[in-house]
Parts: sequence; structure tokens; C-alpha cells
Amino acid sequence: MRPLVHPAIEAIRPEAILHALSDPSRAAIFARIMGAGCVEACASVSTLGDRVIPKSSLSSHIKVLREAGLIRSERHGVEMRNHSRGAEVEARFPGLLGAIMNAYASEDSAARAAADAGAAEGQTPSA
Amino acid sequence: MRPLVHPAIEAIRPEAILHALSDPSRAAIFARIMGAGCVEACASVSTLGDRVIPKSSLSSHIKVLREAGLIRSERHGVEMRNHSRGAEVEARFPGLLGAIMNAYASEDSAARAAADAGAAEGQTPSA
DNA sequence: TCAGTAGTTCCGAAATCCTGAACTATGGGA
DNA sequence: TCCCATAGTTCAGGATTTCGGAACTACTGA
Repeated sequence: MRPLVHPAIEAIRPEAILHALSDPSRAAIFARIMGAGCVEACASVSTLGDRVIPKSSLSSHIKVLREAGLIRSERHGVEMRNHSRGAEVEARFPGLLGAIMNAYASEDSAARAAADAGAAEGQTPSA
Repeated sequence: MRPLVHPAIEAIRPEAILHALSDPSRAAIFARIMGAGCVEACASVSTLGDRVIPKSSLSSHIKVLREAGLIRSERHGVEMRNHSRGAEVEARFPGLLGAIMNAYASEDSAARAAADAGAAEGQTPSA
């Protein structure tokens, strides 16, 4: 158990943020942490939609988010509390997180609409 | 020489854009293509700062940008013209590209300032 | 002390990335 | 027309990264 590493706000690099959020699973995890009053244990994000994320994968996703500077993790007894650092990142890179999370949100709603339309016609949506 | 693939605007996925721009080399290439009146041959971006990018790497970077929907490439005789699709992407994901390119720009100027300060003190900037 | 829970680390397999070498495609002389 | 130069692509390999199961550590409560 090596100590948790959190980059200082001025050491956060845009490429790390983009890389961290370029994985839809990680983006979804981050969205939950941002949305859930800024605190969320790892266990509570272990399923995404209908997909189960293995513990070891989840642990490394959380680590990537932490080392990118997107979240701050603290051990509280046996569990881990993950806080969003969204406000700090927003101050350093204005508009970045909002635009990224918006892009995913609009993508999701478009995909859902397409799936619904396909289901209504009794078809799978065309790839 | 298989034909060039360009995704339709509605098929562009945020994760592809983030992945494409999460590499600083690709982000720099894209910045040049955006900046250079929207047209730039591959050969003209073959060096980035003081680093030379091998032809094969450049070709695959351009391919990643193209398949993410960030640029449009056309063969003109022996060379390739790369146009930015920034306006289209902006319409689909408002604010995304601007925020990303801003983040890199502010990072670059911060790094340059730090390097200058270090040079003024006769030190290398601390990692 | 023991059992249970939460998360991390390790390690092998799979996927991805980088790049030199060989290749294709085009244009311009001679 | 043939040959060469230029611009870029494809292929193959090795290096790096990612994924996930198994074993592990850390903490709590009984």
C-alpha cells in the first residue's frame, strides 16, 4: 500500500486529463463522482450500466483519474472516499471539464434515442 | 492505398476526439492544421519544435486525427491537403475543441515561463 | 483473535503504439 | 515513354500499455 499520489494543481497536464477521460468507463466513473455530492466510495461505482467492472480494473481506473488530478482520494477506515477536483481543474483549464462531460452526455442521449428508435421498429440500430 | 475514411459528423465520438488529442504531438499537429488557414500538407508538420517526427509516425498520427473526425484529408497530386473540421466538431460538441486547445496553450506558456525562469537562475526547472 | 469487507498489487495475456524498411502513387524532365 | 524524385502508406518487429484473475494488505466488528 504505497501512499496516495495527488499532483499539485499547477502540475496537472492537459494530456493526462484527456487520456484519463478518453476511456468511456473512466469518464462515466468521473461523472458519478462529480455528480454524487463530490464523494463516492469505489464500491459504489463498480457497475456501469449493465457492465460489471472487475475490482482490479476499477482500482487502476481510479488511480488514473487520481494521478491525472481529476479526483482526490482519502482512506476512511476500510473504504476510500473519492472527491472531485473539478473546481480546481476548472480554475486552471476553464471550460475543459464542462465541454468534455457535455460531449459525452450529448453522445449518450443521441445513442439512447437511436436505440429507442431501433427498438420501436423492432430492429437493432445499424452500426 | 486504401481510400481515405472520414466519419460522418453524427458518427464522431467524444472518446475518439479525446484519445486523438491526448497525445501532445497530435494536438500540436492539429493546432497547426487549424491555424494554417485550414490547409496544410503532411510534410509541413514533420517537425514539432526541435523534434523530428518519422514519416510513418506522422502518417499514423494524421490517420488518427482523420478517423476521429478532426480533419479532412484530400489527395492533391502527389501531396495531401489536410483541412480542419473544427467548425463541424464545434457545432456538434460546443466548446470542446476550444477548451482543449486553450488548455494546451496555457500549459505551453506556463512551461515556457518556468523554463525561462530556470534559465535565468542558471538551473534546470525542477521536475 | 478471527472473519468479513474494501481496495491494491502482481503477473501473464492481449491490445496498442512507434518506427525503419519496403512499397505505391504521382509529377516532371529527358 | 522511361526514369527519377517526392509524398505518403503499409508492413513487421519490438516496446509499451491495458485488462483482469489471484493473492495480498489494511481495517472493522464481534
